Amino acid sequence: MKTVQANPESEPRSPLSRERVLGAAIELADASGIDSLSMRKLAQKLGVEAMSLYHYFARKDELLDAMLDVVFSEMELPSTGPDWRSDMRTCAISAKDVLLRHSWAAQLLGSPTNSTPARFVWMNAVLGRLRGAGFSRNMTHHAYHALDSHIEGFVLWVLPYIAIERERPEFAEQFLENFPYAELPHLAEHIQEHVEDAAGDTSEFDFGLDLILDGLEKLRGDA
Amino acid sequence: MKTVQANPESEPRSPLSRERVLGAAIELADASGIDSLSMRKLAQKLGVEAMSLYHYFARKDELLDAMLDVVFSEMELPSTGPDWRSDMRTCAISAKDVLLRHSWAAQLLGSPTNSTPARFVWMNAVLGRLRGAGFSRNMTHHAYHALDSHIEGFVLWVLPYIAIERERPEFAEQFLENFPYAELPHLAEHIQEHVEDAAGDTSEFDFGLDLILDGLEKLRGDA
DNA sequence: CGTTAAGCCGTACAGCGTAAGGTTGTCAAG
DNA sequence: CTTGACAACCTTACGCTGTACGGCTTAACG
Repeated sequence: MKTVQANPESEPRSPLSRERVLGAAIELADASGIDSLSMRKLAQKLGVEAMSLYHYFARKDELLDAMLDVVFSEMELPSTGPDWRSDMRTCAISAKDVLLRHSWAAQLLGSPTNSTPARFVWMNAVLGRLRGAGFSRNMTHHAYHALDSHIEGFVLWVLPYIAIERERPEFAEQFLENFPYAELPHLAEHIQEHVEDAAGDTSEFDFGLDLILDGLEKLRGDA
Repeated sequence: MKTVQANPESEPRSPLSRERVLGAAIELADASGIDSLSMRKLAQKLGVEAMSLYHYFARKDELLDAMLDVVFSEMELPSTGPDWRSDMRTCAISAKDVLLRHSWAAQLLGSPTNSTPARFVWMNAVLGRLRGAGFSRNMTHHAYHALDSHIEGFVLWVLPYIAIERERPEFAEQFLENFPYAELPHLAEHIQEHVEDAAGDTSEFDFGLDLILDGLEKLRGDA
């Protein structure tokens, strides 16, 4: 029995760890979507059996929670420059970009989760920046939700379109061919605007964001 | 063999239909969440075997699409009164309420879907109301997305809290007991605001909605 | 009466999360 | 040097999922 080398012929297979499992899970989800992330596939990617993963995460939910936490930790915290508006704008755009980068994250947002410390840190920083800008306790509360809803809502809206474009690129033209322009003229116009947009354009996000920020600034001035 | 009565002793078991399947699926999802909606359970609820459902829906996705379509068909279309702002406000609140009533719908929004005619009708009506209010083509486009993002984002945010409250009512107090108030003071303040809210309060939704509508009205006046 | 089709079901298969217990390799204490 | 504990990993198995495929029962119609 050779004892020194455990697996002389196979690739080294560095030992597992919470971090390695987590990283592989995120890679897999980024590449193939959250529905393709099964414990068995994840284990295979790591050169290991499915049940081995349960040494690091008691349940799959726990893994998903941890994945979501990584996502939130990637979001920029608002800086504390002279202009609260521009600080929040940068922060919100960063959050949106992170959620688009990890397109599975928004789906996880909809199901109850227990532990996402990085999200708490992010929320705390955002709330603190608003308070620091002079918003009252109550106004900060509402401002936060207006911004948060806009971010999550935009991402949730745009994701299906990104997914379809990626998975079935031929779908768009088929859709446009069969579209009942006469019955839904305003929707047709709306879709036309999107067709004219460059891919990856997020002017819709920026517009709504500025609308909210302008409104908040006005309320701040009135108080 | 008795032939006249197929099932003399069991309950009548009226024949299946697309509508009956769809209705039962929505009932089941409303009551137990979308994760509990399996073809087998649904069939059982209808007094039938799982494979029988495939006579009416080729794949489960198709059933889910149809369910989502029902949800959208329940949303009020904007009326065309003298005040576009109040028309849109009522419409947005209705959409939010429908999505909260069918709490599984928001999760379906995040995955690519093919056919939701009722959604198209709703979108067309909203866009038409905005155009009718005097918004330009481009402004209508952006206004729509600002409103839509707010609706979907709010619902996506609030759903996990509703779910946790329903499934594990004891969670809230445990959470508050262990909360690191010192490390996250602003978040603590924010949570406190929520605790003071009455259950089912949606002032956060209304605030953001009015912020957006006010901003849009101002832009409309400027043009 | 024979044919056809609609509606429904039984069986089967691959894949899922994960409970329970078994097998190693490593290392410290006796 | 032995022994026992422990961490890391694996094997097996169970009940669940969506659904492909083919068969059955019944009603309608020529």
